[in-house]
Order: sequence, then C-alpha cells, then structure tokens
Amino acid sequence: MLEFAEVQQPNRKTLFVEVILPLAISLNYTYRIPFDMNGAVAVGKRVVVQFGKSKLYTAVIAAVGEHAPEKYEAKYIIEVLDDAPVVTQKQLAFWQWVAEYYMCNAGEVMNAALPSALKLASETKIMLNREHEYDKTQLNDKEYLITEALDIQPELTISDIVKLLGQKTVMPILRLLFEKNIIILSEEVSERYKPRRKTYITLNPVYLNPDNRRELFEILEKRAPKQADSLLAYMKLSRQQKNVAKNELIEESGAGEASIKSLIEKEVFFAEQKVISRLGYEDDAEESSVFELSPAQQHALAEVREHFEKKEVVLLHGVTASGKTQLYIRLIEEMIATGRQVLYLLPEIALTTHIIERLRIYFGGTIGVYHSRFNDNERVEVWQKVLRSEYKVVLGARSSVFLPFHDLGLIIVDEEHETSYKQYDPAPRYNARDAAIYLANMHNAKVLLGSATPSFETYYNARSSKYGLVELTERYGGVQLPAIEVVSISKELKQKTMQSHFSSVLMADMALALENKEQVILFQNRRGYAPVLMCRVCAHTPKCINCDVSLTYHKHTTKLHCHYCGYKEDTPAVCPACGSTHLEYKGFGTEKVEDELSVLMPDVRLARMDLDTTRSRNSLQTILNNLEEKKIDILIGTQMVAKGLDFADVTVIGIINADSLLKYPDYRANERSYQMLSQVSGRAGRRGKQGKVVIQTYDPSHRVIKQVIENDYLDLYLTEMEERKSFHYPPFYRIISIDVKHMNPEILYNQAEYLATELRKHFGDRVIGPEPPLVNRIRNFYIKTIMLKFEKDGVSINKAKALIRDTITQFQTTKLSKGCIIQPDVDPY
DNA sequence: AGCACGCCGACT
DNA sequence: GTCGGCGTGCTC
Repeated sequence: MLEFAEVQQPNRKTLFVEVILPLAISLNYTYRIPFDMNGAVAVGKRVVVQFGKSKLYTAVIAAVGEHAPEKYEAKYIIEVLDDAPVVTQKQLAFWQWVAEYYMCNAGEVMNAALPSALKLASETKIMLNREHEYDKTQLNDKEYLITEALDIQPELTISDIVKLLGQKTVMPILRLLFEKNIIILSEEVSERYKPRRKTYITLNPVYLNPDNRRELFEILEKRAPKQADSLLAYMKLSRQQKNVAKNELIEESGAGEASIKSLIEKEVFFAEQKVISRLGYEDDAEESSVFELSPAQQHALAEVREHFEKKEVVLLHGVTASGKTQLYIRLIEEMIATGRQVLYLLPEIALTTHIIERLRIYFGGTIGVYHSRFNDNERVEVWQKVLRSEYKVVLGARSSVFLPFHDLGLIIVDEEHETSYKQYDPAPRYNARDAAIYLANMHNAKVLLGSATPSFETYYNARSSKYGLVELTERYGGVQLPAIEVVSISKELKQKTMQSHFSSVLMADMALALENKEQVILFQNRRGYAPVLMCRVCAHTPKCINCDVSLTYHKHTTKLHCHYCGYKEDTPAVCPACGSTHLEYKGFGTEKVEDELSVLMPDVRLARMDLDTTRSRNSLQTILNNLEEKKIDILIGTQMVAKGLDFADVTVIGIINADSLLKYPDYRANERSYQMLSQVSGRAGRRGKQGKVVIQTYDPSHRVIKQVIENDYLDLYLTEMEERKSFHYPPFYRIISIDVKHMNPEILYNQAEYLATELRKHFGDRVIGPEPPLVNRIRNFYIKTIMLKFEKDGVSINKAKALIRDTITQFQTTKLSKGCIIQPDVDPY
C-alpha cells in the first residue's frame, strides 16, 4: 500500500483503499475508487461504503494503493465525505497500538475514538411505493398491517416493523412486499453534524455617514415607523457590541421580522449567515495568572521541570488540597507559549464547571472541554477545533486521548489512580492513563501524573526511577489535615447509642457543623434503599431473572432493581416462595441513609448524589450548585462524593460503613479502601478550618484504617507490595484476564476448561482458572474468567499476546466453541 | 453489527 | 406441511 502523497496527481490509475469499518471485525476491507474520485481520496478521510448486502457505513481510509485484491472483486466506494482528513496519520497509528495492546479490533477503537456524529451507519427505511397501485384485499394480515401503518407514518424502520408485528423475523415479509412493488426500501447516510448558523445584520456603509443616515431616518419615520424603530435599535446595539445578530435586533426593536426584511430588501441592512460555535467562550483570557505559588509549590514545580529533562513521565504525589492544579496551570502556560498542545485528563465526574471555569480564566478561548455530557454536535466541534489547532489546551475525560492533536507537548493525568480511566464495556478495554503515556511518546511529549494516593503501579515506577517522583506534602495555604475519628459500630451498638446507622459521635459532629452553618457529606458505597430483601421464614431472596444477583429495593420507585442489567420488578407483598408476610430489608444504601436521616433530623436540607440522582444531563451540576450555594446541609452519596468536590464549608465527613470497602474480595481492596477513605477525607475543611472525618466500622483496628489516620501512604504501599510480590500480582506481574461467556452453564464450563487447557500448553502455570467471577451470570450470560499472569521482565508481552490471540482464534474454529463470547481484558481493574 | 441461509420444533 | 426461532457464517 502506498501513501497518499505518492499517488496524488489525478490520473487514470485504478486506486484501492483499505478502510477501517466501525465494527468488531478483525480485518480491514479493500474498496475500489471510481476514477472521478481519485483526486479526493486520502488517508484519514471518511468514505461511505456498502458492507454486506445492503448496509452503508462510514469508514476511515487507512491506506491507499494500486493493487487490486486477488481473491475477490472489490466494491466501489460510494462517496468521499471529507475535503481534508478528519483523522491524522498519528491517530491511525495510535488506534493501531490501542487495538494491539488491548487485544481488540481497529473498528472498536474507531468507535470509541470518533464522535458518533462522524460515523454514521445507514438505517433501512421502509416507505410505500406511491407510483404503484395495489389491491389491499390481496394482502395477508401482516402485509395489511404494514401498509396501514405506512399510511399513518410515511417512514418506518425495521425495528418499528418488528414491534408492529410482534415477531423477530420480518425481512422475508418485507422482501415479498418489495418484490410486489408495494414498498420501497432505502438506505441512506446523511451527515449528522450540522454547523450552527446565525444571521447577522450589518448596516450599508453608505449610512455610516450621519447625514445620509438622518435623511433615511426621516423618510422611514414618516412612511414606515417600525422600520425606523429597527434602525434605531440597530444603532443602539452596534454601539454596545461588535456583531448584531438578527434575533437580537428583533428583540431589541420590538418591530418584528418583517421590517428588518424590508430594510434588507432596500439594502439598508445586509444580512450575513455565519457559522457559529455551540461551545461558547470565544473570549480571550480575562487575566493572566495572578496567583502566587507557595514556596513548596515553587520547589515542586522546579523539581518537575528538572525531571522532565531526563524522564518522560513524572509523578506528582501531592496530598489533597496541596494546590496541584496551580502547578498544572503554570506548566500549561509554559507549554502553550512554545506553541505546542496540552491535554489535561480528569475523571469524568471531576469535570465540573468549577474546574472548567477556573481554567477558562487563564486560557480563555484556547481551552476546549470534552466529556460525555456533551452532545454529538458539540463533540464534533471540539474535534475540529483540535484538528485545526485552534485549541491549545484540552480538558477532558478518558476519551479525549483520541482527539486529533497535531503537536502535543504535555499530557497531565490528574487523579491518575482513578479506576474510571479504564473503560470496561464496550471494547476497547483501554486505560486512558496508560494510553496517554504511549500517545505522549508518539508526540515526544511529557506526561505528568498527579495524585494524592497514586496507584501502586505508578508509585512503583516512580520509586524504581522509571518515572520522576515529586512529592508535595504541604497543604496549600497551611490548611490542616482533617482530624479522623474511628467509631466502633459494635461498641456503640452495645451501649445502645447508635441511632439507626448513625453513631453518637457522628450525630454530635453533624449537629455541631449544622449549628455553625457548615455542611456535611456522608459516604455510603451503595445506592438504592436495601440491597437484599429476605423472607424471615424461608430465607428466600428475590433475584434478578437475567443475572446472578439479588435485587436492590429502591424506595423512590418502590420496585426491586438489578444494578447489572437494569431489570425492575414490583416489590412482592408476600414471600414468593412460602407466602409469608415477614419480609425483611437487609443491608442499606444511600436511599435508606437519606430516609433515616430525614426522620432523625427533620429540619435539615438533605440531598443525595448517586447514579440514580445524576443520570440526566444537568442533574449533577444542579446538585453541586445547590451545595455551593448552601441550599444543601447534608449531602449523602456514593463514590462520587469522593471525587473532585471542593467546597469550603464542608467540615464534617461521615463514612457510614467502611467495612463494605475493606471486605471487598479483591487483591486491590486495601489499596482501593485507602484511596477512597483518604480522598473522601480530603474533602473536609479545605479552607481555613480543620475538618473532621468520622469513620464508622465494625473493625476499628483494621490496618488500613490506621494507615489512613496516620496518612501513611508509604506504609500501606510497602506492606501491600510484599503481598503483591508473593502472590504474583501487579506491579510485579502483568495480568491479562479472559472472560468466557455462554448462555448455557454446562457448555461454558466445558469450553472454558478447554480454552484454559489450550492456553496452558503455551503458558503453563501462568494460567489460572477458569474461575467464576463475583457475579457469575449477567444478562443471561454465564461467565468464567481465565487469568494469565506474566512476570514483568521475563517474557515478551507482545509475543504472549500474539500467542493468546492465536489460541483464541484456534479455539473459535472448533465446533463446540460456537456461542462462546471471548473477551480479553489487558491490565484489568 | 446486520443479514441470509438452513435446520428444527410447534401449530394450522 | 409451513411459519418463525435460532444458530452459523460472511461481509471487500
């Protein structure tokens, strides 16, 4: 395959392109170029191609060449969508790396990378053939139903028909109708991204002359007073602002659209359509960075710079509220001064207006924001601005590693330990932090990882000098670390001082905070009301019909919910197994905490922040605004409250039950618990006042809790590393886990065992399992997990992956493996 | 991911 | 017998 540059001249050569389709298929496909499009093709442009019998897809050109494929006749491409490539060569190379490293297909990476408005698949549209008369009495019931529906609604999709007929196989019926010329089937892809346009009004320069204008005004005032009003309104607006939009003018004049139209016809006004951005904030930076770095920050900044001389990656290990963001701002300023781009990664949940506003103050219109709460059109606009280098800085969540940067100089990964950097479903199962390090390498850029509680992988790399390490141990502005008090739940239960789930200590601290007009955050790592409903007579618990989990009772819907597949059912009044009415709620979630607290403290303004209350587009922001404006006294939340919340008046943090964290059956449980507890604690008393953290637990002497109290990350790290080493876990070993799924548990058992045996032929006792995961059935698929552990420096991980891939491919050719889904997960979380 | 083709159970 | 579900293979 040749590069585009070598075949650029329009000519009569027959060209072929290799394209990436946005599908989970392993190959790229080759299409032929019609002669008249020879000049238009280039690597990185999107094309429309037919794939399969009828579907049209947007594909991306990965290579251009002259050799016809030998084994088949290539189809022609249908259309070239772009004037200039929307995907850069560097990005294509990056996609390739992600696909190989995370053992998935290029198409899956493409799906994660491109905003969906840039990758359209066609949908089959069913319409009546108006040219053709037909006899309704000749149709059978189903055909009649379809034509009737099309009389009411001129266009239907396949899934509409499926619903209409209540059956899955509809194509034979549709094909018959098509053959009888009664319906038309059409496949269309239309560009979904539409730039937003706005009409602006300018004054004919003739009337910039005051005499001419006065003359015009006098005429208008007599003959068309409304038009005179419009002219006056224009004069007023144009003094206040650079551009006058038509709709603003209509509003200002109160004269209606007609008068403006007349003035345009008289050539007093000129109308001009301009493409405007949906993103807002075109202003320049309001002020340069006026803040002063503390001596500790200055020292850390100097150290970061020094490490960057020799190291590609630096870890900034800074305690919560040590002012890491200010360091980032300085580094970003320096980098964009050299003309290079900066990517600033944050976990989705931390991308609040708070941090966005703060950075906009310094970087104005040169900073772009990219996250999942943006709609498609907005995402395309960010994509294009990055492509055209209009954005120098991008602040974004995990998927922003896929933006079309030209020249990255620096990537900042804040809260680098966050598990949300890892995507799990759908593939690619990539970790944005690790992918960012590779991306930086491609651009010759530096990476700064920031965290108060670094992941052990990162800390290990830093301590072994692979990464630079900078420690920032002082809280900015001399804010003290919070006082942590551990409360034994069992002791308070014995003393009968617990009020439902709240210890006397927590109740007292909350009361004190509220008295001082301060705020409280309560952390409970479980949503819903009660995770288990159990019959007291026969111990029956309602389970999900699709998954192997008990259903959680949600009070606001009064239904039982499955947190894995979304299934809901009515809460039974009597036990479905034995008919007893003695049903008991076991365990508790955020809803119940809220409920109980509203009884104990009836006058306090409560709010809840969990997946259920933040699902819609603006709800998270609303909760945060209310907290900021002190419309909330106590916020109850899941993990979410641990991340990136920064409010001055929150002085008390309550961890309702630390045991659910500590008892989690995973080798990382201690690391996770420490991170979670210390991140949540960090939310207390950030400005001016020492905060208080109350940790409620049945196990107050737990080692991790001690380490959290003493703020001794290093001690945690060193003790845990001993275990990691002896039990062959990261960072000493790399893990690749393989999920095997099947609807039938017996087949799954046999096939997973067989695959493991095949893998053992290559990797011996590096293969562990298959073992059932914590939840061994999700959405009706039974699951087994095979784990492979590779010593860090022993084997070539690339060779191992190639072997695994071959083994899986081999496995999938066997008859018995049919119906098995195989999902590799590289560096799983 | 679709869609076609072919096998097989259930219902006229 | 036939209709429709479901498994399986292929798509440049």
